[in-house]
Amino acid sequence: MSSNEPKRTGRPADEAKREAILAAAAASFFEHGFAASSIEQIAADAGVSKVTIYNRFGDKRALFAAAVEVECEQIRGSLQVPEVASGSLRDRLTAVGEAMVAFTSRPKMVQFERRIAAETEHDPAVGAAFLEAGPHRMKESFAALIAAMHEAGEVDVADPALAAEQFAGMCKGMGDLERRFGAPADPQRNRERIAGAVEVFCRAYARDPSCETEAAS
Amino acid sequence: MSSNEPKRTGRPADEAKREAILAAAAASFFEHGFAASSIEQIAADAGVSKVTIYNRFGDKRALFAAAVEVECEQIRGSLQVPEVASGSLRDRLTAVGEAMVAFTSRPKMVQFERRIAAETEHDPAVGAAFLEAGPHRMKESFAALIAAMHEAGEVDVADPALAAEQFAGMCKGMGDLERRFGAPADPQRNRERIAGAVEVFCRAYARDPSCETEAAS
DNA sequence: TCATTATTGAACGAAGACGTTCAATTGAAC
DNA sequence: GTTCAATTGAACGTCTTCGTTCAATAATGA
Repeated sequence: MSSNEPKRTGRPADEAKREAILAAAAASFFEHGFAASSIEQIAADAGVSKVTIYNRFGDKRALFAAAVEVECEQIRGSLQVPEVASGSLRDRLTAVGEAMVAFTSRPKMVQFERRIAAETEHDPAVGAAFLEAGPHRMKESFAALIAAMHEAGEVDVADPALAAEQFAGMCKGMGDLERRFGAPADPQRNRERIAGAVEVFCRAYARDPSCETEAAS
Repeated sequence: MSSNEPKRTGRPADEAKREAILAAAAASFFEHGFAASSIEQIAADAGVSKVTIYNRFGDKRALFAAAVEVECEQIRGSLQVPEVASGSLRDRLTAVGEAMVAFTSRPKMVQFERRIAAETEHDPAVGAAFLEAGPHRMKESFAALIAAMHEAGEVDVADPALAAEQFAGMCKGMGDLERRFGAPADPQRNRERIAGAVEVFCRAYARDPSCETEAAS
């Protein structure tokens, strides 16, 4: 195994430069798009020679793929359904809804999704990687949480995955779409959407009509 | 008013060419994106000289804007919440849900939305125009329909616009997002999503618990 | 010191794109 | 037939981009 013992001779590769390149590439690709980004500009922004980029990444598309991979890795790291074990069913659902909306509506995420969607046309693997890193993981986490609520007898849900989609869909409402197309966010409306989603979800699925069951600590 | 009487001398502009240009432009812009499309290629596809394009549209961005406008016009024309006046509440909601999902999930629409979202970053007016032509109109139509159901005493909805978003959000679920990122459509799951949305909506809002009220013809 | 690898700056070639110019041609209206 | 605008084909200028090449230099291990 030479993998854990590189033992390479000569000048070592500067890892800081690699990160600077990826940061500059992400900034340019996700702000201007793939075609409208130039390697030379990225090199300048990263304070690095163009040749270094070609030596390390080989290709413009490969650099793009690497930048996407870094971003997906960050998403995998920062994504999590809040572990609210206390409070009423309403409180816990509200916390989850707020976390989801906050997570997906950050400008960085909106921008990233726009570009990934656009590139998916040309390279479906990019879209698939993002789906797996983000939405699918989030959905599975939330579905598991709903399944646990079902096991605990708080709700009566036959299809947790579907219920997760329903709740998430109601929380996002059209806010998601509006942000994607540049309309300003409306925090007040977002709160109403989350409250409405909790209300509808409880009416449809809660075993206790008052929806005030406390979680088993 | 010389507007209704052009009375222009000389060779008249060939309207068929204008349409051919816009069709070729739309095909290229929405498939390859703005930056990756070339005027020369569009001219070739349209069977038209490059100079003709510049004479009639002036600019690459202006050509893009014109293509977007044509597409928005088509959307305005073809968008409508089905006027199902008969059948049970369940039947009518199901019809609306199916129509919405069918409308928004056509590959053409998915492709168009991807590009508009990407260009919104550079030109917010493009996104605003699309929002107004499509989603906002659809939401208003559907909200009006729900308000009418409320007036008729079939449902008890305090905020028809919010309820419209909730129903639409549940119908789309994650199918919307999955298509945007290239995952294949799953008709079976789509049907389940619509049926689930109807079920939850009825439990949360219907006055008649059986949800079988017939529409007033 | 020497070998080896990373990095740089500059330059190059080929390609493509935007937008313009111009003479020549086409087509409708009078 | 004449007139006038639309259209064309080709060429041009300028710019940008990708990706490569090459000699020079920096940083490490031996």
